[in-house]
Amino acid sequence: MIVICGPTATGKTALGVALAKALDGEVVGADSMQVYRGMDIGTAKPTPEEMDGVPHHMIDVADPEEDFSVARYVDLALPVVEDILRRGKRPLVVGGTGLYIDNLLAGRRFAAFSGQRRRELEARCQAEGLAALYAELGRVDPRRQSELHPNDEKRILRALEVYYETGRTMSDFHAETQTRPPRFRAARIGLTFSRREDLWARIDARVDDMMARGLAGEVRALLDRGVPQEATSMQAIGYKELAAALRGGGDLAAAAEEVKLRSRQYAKRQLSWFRRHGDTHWIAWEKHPDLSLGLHSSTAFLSQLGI
RNA sequence: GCCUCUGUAGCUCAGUUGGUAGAGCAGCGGACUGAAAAUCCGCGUGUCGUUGGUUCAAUUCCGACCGGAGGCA
Repeated sequence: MIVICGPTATGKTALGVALAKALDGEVVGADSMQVYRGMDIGTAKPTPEEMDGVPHHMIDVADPEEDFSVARYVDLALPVVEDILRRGKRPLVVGGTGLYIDNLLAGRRFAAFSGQRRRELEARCQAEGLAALYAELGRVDPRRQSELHPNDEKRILRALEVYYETGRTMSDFHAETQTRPPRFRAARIGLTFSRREDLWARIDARVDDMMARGLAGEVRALLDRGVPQEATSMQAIGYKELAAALRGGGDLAAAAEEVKLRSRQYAKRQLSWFRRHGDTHWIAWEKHPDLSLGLHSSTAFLSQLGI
């Protein structure tokens, strides 16, 4: 398998298509927002022209009012990858959501749960305060508690949820999955820019382009069909800012500037995630302008990566 | 031309009754096992406009100059 990762706006889509053609492969998206139908412009979802005949999977697999998650991603993507391999093709995992990529490669499955418990814990957090639940986690799963900061509400609630839902601690599950070898082996390619300012310029230009292509209209359509503000899909950068502006009669140009800012911060977090994988072959954008255009992928390039 | 206010971090500003300074935002770094485009944690990055003077010591007090804002002519 091949993984193409990297921060937003670095040309992962184009490289994915180019490599898929060179290697008789199929693209498996690893993007937490491109899974939603009707969210095309703001997620920079590949168009049919950009796909250029290469099959793409894990895109448009959920509605924006649904809750999607890593668990569902792996459930759906695992059989897809296995099927591609069975047909003798090469899977290329392309996307910017590190959590999805890592869990797919690990082949990690998640126990089913109701969601009811989570709502109870959230209510208790409101009533009793986070500190009380943090202390409770210390009694139930001290190892996990020691890994979490007292302010990390999401993960504290999640750890408690796992325990009450399954009767086993999260540390237990972690210990188990850590000893298991990864489900797939993959060559990792990371796209980036040498200079941060170049990445920013690229992001800014892309946001301007999204606005010009009607992102506001796309967001309006989601609001009109009643996608709730709290939906996971509406947490997407570009959507939450424009939705707020549209609802409040705010300034769209100012909202677009906010989108640029949030995208830069997001790119930084992505880099922080991907950098920890020491085996990633990083490609600086400015050194491979041909790849950015998706024109070709030379055999020299591939052999350089040991593919 | 004169008068007043003003100049401190990338931005908006606070502050030091004289002992070389700190907030928010931005930025940088890290974490991440069912929201992950989410969430959480850590880190001030500075000729205190310039230049003289007073002083053991000036970003702080005084003068001049430069930039900005307003007012009077």
